[in-house]
Amino acid sequence: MPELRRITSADVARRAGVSRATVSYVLNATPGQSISPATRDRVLEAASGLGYAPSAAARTLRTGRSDVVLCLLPDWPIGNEVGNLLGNLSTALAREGLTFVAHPGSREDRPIAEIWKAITPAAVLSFTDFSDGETEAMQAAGVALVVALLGRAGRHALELELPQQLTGRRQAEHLTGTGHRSLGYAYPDDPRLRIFADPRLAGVRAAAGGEPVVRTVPLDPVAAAVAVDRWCAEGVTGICAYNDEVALAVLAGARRLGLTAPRDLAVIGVDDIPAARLAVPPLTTVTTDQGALAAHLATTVVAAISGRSAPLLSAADLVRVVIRESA
Amino acid sequence: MPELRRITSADVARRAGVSRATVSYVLNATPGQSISPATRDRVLEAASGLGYAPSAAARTLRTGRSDVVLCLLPDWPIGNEVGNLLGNLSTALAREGLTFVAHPGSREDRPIAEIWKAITPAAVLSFTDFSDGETEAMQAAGVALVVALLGRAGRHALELELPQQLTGRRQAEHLTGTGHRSLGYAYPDDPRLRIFADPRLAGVRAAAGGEPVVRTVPLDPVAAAVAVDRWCAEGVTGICAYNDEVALAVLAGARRLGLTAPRDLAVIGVDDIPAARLAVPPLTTVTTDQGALAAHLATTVVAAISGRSAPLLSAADLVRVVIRESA
DNA sequence: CTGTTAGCGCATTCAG
DNA sequence: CTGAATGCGCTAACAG
Repeated sequence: MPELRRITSADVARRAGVSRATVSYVLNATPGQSISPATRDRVLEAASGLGYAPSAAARTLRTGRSDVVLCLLPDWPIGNEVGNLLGNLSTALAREGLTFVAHPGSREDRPIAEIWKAITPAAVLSFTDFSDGETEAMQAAGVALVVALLGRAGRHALELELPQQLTGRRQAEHLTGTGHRSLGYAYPDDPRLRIFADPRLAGVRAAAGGEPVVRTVPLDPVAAAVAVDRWCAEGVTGICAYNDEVALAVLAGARRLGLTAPRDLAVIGVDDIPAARLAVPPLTTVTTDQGALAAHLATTVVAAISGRSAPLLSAADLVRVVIRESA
Repeated sequence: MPELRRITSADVARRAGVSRATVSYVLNATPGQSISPATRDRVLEAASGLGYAPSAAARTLRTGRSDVVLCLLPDWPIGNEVGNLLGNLSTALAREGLTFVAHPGSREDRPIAEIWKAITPAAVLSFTDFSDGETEAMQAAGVALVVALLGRAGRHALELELPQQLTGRRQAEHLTGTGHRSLGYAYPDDPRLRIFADPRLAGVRAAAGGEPVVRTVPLDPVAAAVAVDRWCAEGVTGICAYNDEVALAVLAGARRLGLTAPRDLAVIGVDDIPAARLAVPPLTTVTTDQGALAAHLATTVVAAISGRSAPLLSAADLVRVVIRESA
């Protein structure tokens, strides 16, 4: 078992027969420094030969900024879509030399400050809002950018708000486009989902002819059946569900009542989870191009870190309806 | 806009009228140092008054170790269950003063070294295996613990291998317990899921009377129907599915053939996703106690970081069958 | 041009 | 309870 010691830039310098400064200049390709190709190669070779890995801690300490982008996850269960978004975001940021990490778990477990203090990120993304104090503290500590994706609007551009609204619009448009005049909205049971549900519902409101009949639908066939029963009694013929799971619940509820979609009740979900196409009947739903969304988010982060202004999101093509049989 | 400067321990020391060393001793409650309560209070008060947050980078640089636990996520879509596990893990580690972060995205985007170099974690968890070189490099860089959760066995204790096998066992046991003699295994379409699927299948093999008939089942009703058709022709009456989604596909395939579960074909899934109870018929499935599993993983990490030996996982109660109607 | 010296950033910790 | 050294990389100022 070899004695494992950390390899530092001093080791590389020694091996290459140069100073540590030179090593730094070569490895960072510092502009405005002219180093002879021969020296350069020697340094490069020494570095890779030794397997040199600069200490992120030292670099962060010195520059006051790491290349890590931290995403604070909400404490509700993250589904496929969010997972997908995170993966795409990670890929997109990697292309910019940034390391993406996500912190799951509620803010109650660990005060949010503990987390960014431990990471010293270049940017922090959050689905929910920060308090003013939190934002200030982070910026004081050198965090370049703080972005809230959803929540009450403030000085932040709520980057995810628009796509969510658009999602609702598309649902309502599809239903009204297929002749449904009286819509219902199947709201999720879990209060933590409000920050997603509210903008979606707002989108439905904006696109629907009249005010949709909102009803909370638990992920349970029996409970869902009573919601469906009432909707039908009120003459509602089309349901926009918060997501595919809620849509599946609506479908299950309808089935219990002997109703079939889309004839007795049209249902449209959100997300296009795998179970959607396997449902009875296959679920019509709305999907978001997570890759494009992630690319935009990445651009926003990079722009802000380097002081440039971020481009606007062109949301139009981001969201589209997947037509199957339920609506 | 106030000029925001980072508050350092020197600021606290100045305000409290003591040296930086004293500040450090007080704030870290360093054992073997006797500091008078009066001084202690002055330091504490100064620190909170100024909103002092120790620089993680400096601390990491000095101690050579951060309090961050990094989890490398696989590049396949992470579902609810993994998300759940991560959340629980985060909570469990937070109780130990450790910060949990996850890095999504494939290793191709960013060489794995880039990632831990940017974080300097105390421990690294991964679902897949590391190469020997990677492990060595990490340990050389001061990473205390490297754990692979699944993959080819080596010097690591593959912590997740056992629960996965147990999952398969429970599926097979339930089916044989309800009179099924000839079992099929519905293998996932996505090759990236092998590391999960193989231990589960091994569990089924171990618990089933004979060798199950393995068939790949895509998440598509038509394709699933042909698989089901062949199973039935071979006299298979019970299907263990890789997970609930695959089980849903089997159910959809059976429905296309005019077969109904569980009479013509019993199906059991894994995960108990929300869609499972909403399926037609409601899906019998196997769940893992993610909280308990996360607690064990957290204990393992903490033990290893502090040099103690980790307890063995008592997996018996971890996995249980949720009986509904499909099997 | 090419490369070096020196000091900084911040918390920890040993010897006083 | 304090002074001073330490961990590692960056970079302005400077010498050959």
